[in-house]
Amino acid sequence: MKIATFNINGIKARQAALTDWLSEAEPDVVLLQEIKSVDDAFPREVFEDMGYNVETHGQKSFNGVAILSRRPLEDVTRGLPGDDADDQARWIEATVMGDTHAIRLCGLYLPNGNPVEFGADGTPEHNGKYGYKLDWMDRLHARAEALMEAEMPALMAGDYNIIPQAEDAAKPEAWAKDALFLPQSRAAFRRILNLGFTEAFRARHPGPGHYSFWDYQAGAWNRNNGIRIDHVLMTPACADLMTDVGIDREVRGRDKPSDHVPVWVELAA
DNA sequence: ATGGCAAACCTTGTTTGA
Repeated sequence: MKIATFNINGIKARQAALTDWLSEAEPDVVLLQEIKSVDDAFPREVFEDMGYNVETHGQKSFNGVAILSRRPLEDVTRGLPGDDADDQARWIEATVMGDTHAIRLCGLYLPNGNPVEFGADGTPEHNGKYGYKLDWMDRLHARAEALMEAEMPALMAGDYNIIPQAEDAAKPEAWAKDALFLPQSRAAFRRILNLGFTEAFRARHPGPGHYSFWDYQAGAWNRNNGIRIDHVLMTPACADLMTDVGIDREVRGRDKPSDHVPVWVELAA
């Protein structure tokens, strides 16, 4: 079973690019981020005609996540637990029924967190958008802990807006004071990994030069000035099923591309 | 910090992203 994550940066603008990629990559499941659409405006028929079940959790203009799956989805839930006042659409879960295993899928669009305010001592303030990011990651940790304790193999995939290590950026120095690369952001990510998750891509592909995002600005793609911020985290029971993992980087060079590219895992499930 | 680009809004500029 091939499961991918793809921040498409607007479903209306990316419909053709997405259907093209679906036809050639043939994923069984795709976790989408930044659909930038309300549920009613999502072109679900386009994907249903391609054989996918569609579950969305959208909002107007920004954010929004969705799941496309050729296999049945069960027990769909929307929203990351832990803050009833949070109305940003950044989290969706479902169970996908494979041939041999049921897998709990979590699709996430982790807050960017910029701009960051710094105190007199040079440390980031826990307020505003950066405070929201750190608080959101605390809630993610809590959900991750529960997934780890459950019996069902599970994965959490999406746009984490985290550059885990310097080798995950072409120019790490440019990100030193950015919410994506601050030590506090990376520590919060490691704290989740340290529950026992396997980060799929790094389990197979060490070393620099692997990216999942290239800014539209300043010729970032042509200069290969990228960062790796889209990740698949698997519980041990899920990691045991992984047979392959990859990044479809060539998608970034096409017409009207998203600024992110798909990251996928193949599971023996 | 800004923002060379892009998307959504319901526009002719503003907001947001990373």
